[in-house]
Amino acid sequence: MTDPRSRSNIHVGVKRNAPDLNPDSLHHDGSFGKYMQVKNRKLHEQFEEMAAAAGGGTGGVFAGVNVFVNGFTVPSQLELKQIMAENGGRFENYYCRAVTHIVCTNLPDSKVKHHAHERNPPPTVRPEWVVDSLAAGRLLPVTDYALWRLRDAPGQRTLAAFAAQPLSRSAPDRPAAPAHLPAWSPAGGKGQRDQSAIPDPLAARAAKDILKGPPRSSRDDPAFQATFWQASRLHFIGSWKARIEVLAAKLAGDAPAPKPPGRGGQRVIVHIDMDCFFASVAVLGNPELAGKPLAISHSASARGAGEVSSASYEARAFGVRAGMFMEAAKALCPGLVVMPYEFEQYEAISEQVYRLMLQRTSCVQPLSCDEAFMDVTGLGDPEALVSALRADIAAATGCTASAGVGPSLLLARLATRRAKPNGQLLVTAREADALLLGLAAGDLPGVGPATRERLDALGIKSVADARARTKAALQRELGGKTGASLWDYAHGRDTREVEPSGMRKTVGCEINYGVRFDGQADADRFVDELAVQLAERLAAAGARGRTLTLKLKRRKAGAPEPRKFLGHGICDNLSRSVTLPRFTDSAKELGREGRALLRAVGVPARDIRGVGLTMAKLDSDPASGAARPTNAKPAKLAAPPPSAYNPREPHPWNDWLAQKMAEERCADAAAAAAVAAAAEPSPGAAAATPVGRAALPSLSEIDAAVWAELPESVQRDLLLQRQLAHPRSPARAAVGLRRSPLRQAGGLAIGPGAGGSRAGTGSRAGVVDADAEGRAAAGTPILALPPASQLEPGVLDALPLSVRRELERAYGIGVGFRAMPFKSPPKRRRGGGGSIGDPGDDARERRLDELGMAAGEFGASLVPGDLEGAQLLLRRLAGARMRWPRFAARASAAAQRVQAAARRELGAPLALTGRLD
DNA sequence: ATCCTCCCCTAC
DNA sequence: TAAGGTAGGGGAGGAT
Ligand SMILES: Nc1ccn([C@H]2C[C@H](O)[C@@H](COP(=O)(O)OP(=O)(O)OP(=O)(O)O)O2)c(=O)n1
Ligand SMILES: [Mg+2]
Ligand SMILES: [Mg+2]
Repeated sequence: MTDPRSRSNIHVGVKRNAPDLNPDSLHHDGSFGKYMQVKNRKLHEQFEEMAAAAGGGTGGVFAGVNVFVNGFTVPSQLELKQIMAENGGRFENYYCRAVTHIVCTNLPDSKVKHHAHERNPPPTVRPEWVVDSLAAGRLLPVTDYALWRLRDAPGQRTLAAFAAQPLSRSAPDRPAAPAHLPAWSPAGGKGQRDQSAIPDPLAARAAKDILKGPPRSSRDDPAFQATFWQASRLHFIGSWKARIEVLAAKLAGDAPAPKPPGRGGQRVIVHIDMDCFFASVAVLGNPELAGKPLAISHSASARGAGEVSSASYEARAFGVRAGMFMEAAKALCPGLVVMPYEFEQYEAISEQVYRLMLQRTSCVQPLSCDEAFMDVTGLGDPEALVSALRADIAAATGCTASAGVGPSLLLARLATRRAKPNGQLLVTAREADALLLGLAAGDLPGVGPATRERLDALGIKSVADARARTKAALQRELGGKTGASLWDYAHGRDTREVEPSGMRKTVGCEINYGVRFDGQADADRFVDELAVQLAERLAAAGARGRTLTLKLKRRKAGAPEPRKFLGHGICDNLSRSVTLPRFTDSAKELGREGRALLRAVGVPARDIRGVGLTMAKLDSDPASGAARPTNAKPAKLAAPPPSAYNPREPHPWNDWLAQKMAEERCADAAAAAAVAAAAEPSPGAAAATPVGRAALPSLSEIDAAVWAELPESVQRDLLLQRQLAHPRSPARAAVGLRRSPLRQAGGLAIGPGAGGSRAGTGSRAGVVDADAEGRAAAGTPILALPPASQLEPGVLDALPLSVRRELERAYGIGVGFRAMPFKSPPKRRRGGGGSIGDPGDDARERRLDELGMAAGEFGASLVPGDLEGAQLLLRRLAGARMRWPRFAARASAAAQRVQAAARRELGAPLALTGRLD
């Protein structure tokens, strides 16, 4: 890919970045290929500095020694590097011919084996060789430090850089494969093979694996950021659009343009998407993998917390999904074959696909590296066109694509989903309803996990359910735009058109993995390096900007070490921005401002788990020039740390989290929680009853009826318990179904800080003896209503319609329909209280009513600060579901509302899972 | 009214 | 061990 600027302004763009030493230079040449070379140079320079600083000349113990450290070692890779630097040796970050010794502890490492087959492989030694040699003051014989595994027969795990861990048990569905070998290994199920039998691409990839060391944090890897971006799939797909748009613009010229729609004004839209793209590419170089359950991931361990990027359809049959932790995937599918990423291939194949699409029509809207919309109106029989295009793609790339054709983007996209894999489907306007009415609400575009839960709580599970609501109702629940588009989509209405994506509005970069700082200086350096990267990307985009935003992830107080190694774990998200007086793309300036923002946010460096810099108000938008600069002296002080964070003021939250940590280690914790929920509904009991039961029942004791009513996601959690991760969408990592009283950025879930901030409806609910609607059996939990006169003005307006309706009925207030168009209901004034500047201060109040209702309806009061109360409430709701079928729906909805908020805040439902992130 | 900031959500 | 990015849409509430 060429520099994006070259399209319109070759000279400016290229000149601005003199020699390109940035490992992220893929943004310039579109290739990951040069990456290693550049990075290696960078690392070499750093090593030289280290050596110089150490004063180690060439005359030390290790003169003439050039080590490559492979895998985990003690001493660490960094320490070994330091030893080399101080004692005349050299250190290669990547394996190459110059290496004289491979240092390796991890026995089964295939990378080493691979090199045992070179003509003159360098000796492989255990790290003790370095230590002992240093102590002895001379180089000791390497034979005393050999790795026994090198004597193993060749041909095993040659590709197993990502599958080096033997499976603890053999895959039941693949009995032929030896248990200690990955099922897909050349040796697996096929007997031993000679190394030479391994296809070339595989060897190449195995060689590339050598370039990888153990993952290291920002603390101890001088090239951390570069390494991260090189290995990050999300960076790859996230930065793809910026690259592909250049190609789309370049190639658009010589293709037939769609004609204006004929009578009826109906367009013909194609949506096309590669089938399990990354996985398909893996099969290209490994045809024997066709038909096998396959996933792409950095991790192949059955205990791994690496994410599945793409899963073959065979793997999906087992439930394997993108975003899952490998642990979960392997649990679902023990025979899962795991292959590494091949970013260069994705890049190349994607470009081919786009070239082919752009031969068919000039109107292509790129959505991602494997997906696009095309407008083919008036370009002949669309099914024939699509069929030919798919054949082109298959022939040119060896990978299959599926496609949908329809009168709108919506229908084309939905058609693709139904057509997958390797199929195509045309949907007419007439057929739209049949298609739509068979879908879950969550299948509609724009409905992700958070919205799905909100809809679920409203009793809207299907598109049909959504259709039963008025547009105004959906708008009330979801907001004006979201509600409207959901309603439109549910009715098959979609007025969007295929258009080349517009001007870029922001350019940013962020890293939320491996971020660990010892002190402020570390954080400053990290921000500075991000600033360099941002400047690079701004230059590549040919843009400068005025508004710089720093994003931070801050470890939540009391949060345990994340499940994922070097992951960010449970965090608050904070951001702070500044609008500069002038446009800039200067790394120096961005660094300075970034560091200032860092200080302004005031998060202790040790608690930072993620950092991002984003530039907005770009000069490509004429309106950006008019923005007012941030006040020189911002009145706003640094946001004080939330109470949960203040060690002087220990918060129950911490204890609660600590308990959750303990539970996470208890295999049956999740199941136990569910049982606890089912065990003791006791709707009339006082809400304040402490939960405090330590001994928890086991999974087998879960009542079948309760089990059946648990949401599928919870069932899965319970079944898989702590081995399984949720399928993780990026959004899930961040917090927030919506601003909920159960959460706030400050880290308080249900916190004491909330108590004074507002006289919430949550505390007005009580327990009474009869249902307000008179429809419940004796003992039915009901809602104690405050006198209507005590309702704050506007409360009803702020409530979700479903709750509001019930309230209005109870009060005998007529239900009026709002006039269109949608307008946000007026908000109540705040009661005051919470710490000024606390970012969650306002959020805490929003929709408190909703949860208060949920609590009140079922005889609990959700008192701010009472986490146990929330758990009790959940138990009751579960009990209510079981005992009073007519309340099952409402109880379920209420429970999910609580859990939704809890999930946002904790990353896990209350008391229902041992997993915290 | 509209802008601005600080979020949250979604999609790949 | 493992690489949890990126950009846009959108909402809420305060400032102008
Ligand atoms: N959470 C995700 C989603 C996607 N991808 C990557 C891998 C996918 O192969 C590619 C394309 O995404 P798709 O949503 O199109 O998924 P697939 O192409 O893998 O499967 P499908 O056949 O459903 O399109 O993006 C990823 O790394 N992580
Ligand atoms: Mg795809
Ligand atoms: Mg796709």
